[in-house]
Amino acid sequence: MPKGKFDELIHAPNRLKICALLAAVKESEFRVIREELDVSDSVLSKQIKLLEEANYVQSRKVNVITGKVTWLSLTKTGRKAFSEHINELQRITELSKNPL
Amino acid sequence: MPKGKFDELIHAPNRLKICALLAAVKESEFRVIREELDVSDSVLSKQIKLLEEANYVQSRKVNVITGKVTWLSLTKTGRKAFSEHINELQRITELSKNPL
DNA sequence: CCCACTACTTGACACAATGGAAAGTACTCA
DNA sequence: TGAGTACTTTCCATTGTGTCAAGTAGTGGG
Repeated sequence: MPKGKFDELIHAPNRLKICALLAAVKESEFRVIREELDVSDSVLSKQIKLLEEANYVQSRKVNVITGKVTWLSLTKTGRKAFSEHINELQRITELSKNPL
Repeated sequence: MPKGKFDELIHAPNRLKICALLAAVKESEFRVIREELDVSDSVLSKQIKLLEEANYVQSRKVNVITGKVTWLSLTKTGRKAFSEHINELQRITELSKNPL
């Protein structure tokens, strides 16, 4: 049975989606995540900031023709926390697949 | 691929746990759920009320020697909503199991 | 060089959600 | 009648989340 810890920071809908998207890839653009979640710049920016402060996400700015864009990725810590959180969700919900 | 809808009412940590516990059984006592979640009476009572107002949970009072106790269960609607929510969680998070 | 534009970031503010503490309700038993 | 059980509701403080507007930093055009 994999270890799992319910992580409230990750659990909030938007942050869960951010982490899930980032967990699937090495890194992704701010703009792409924002479009996937369909939220405003400021909402995404603030949620990312919280994840960065927890050292779950890291960002790097890349110069492009139009200015610069932000690439986001999960840190090793973030990947582990996300993994443990979904293990915990699994554990909580799998009860319902084996009803008495 | 099972249908799934992200349900914010169910997603909140305590309500997700309540639904998961109830999904595993036909019905359960208020007191048992409260001990499982380790929350106060008032917190559980309020969360149950929200789930009842959404017609996800139903309750019945049963007379016992010491007074009466409340038995809780998921309604058909609640079971369906919970099932769809965990399908959606599955869908969101399974991406991370098939990295590019 | 200044202005517009892109791509976020931050601050001010409003409002909904959550929780603890304590009072209230309903019922039973001694 | 008074105590105890089992919630329920109210009051209040805190936290979370979102909108909107303004701020910042770098780039390209006139």
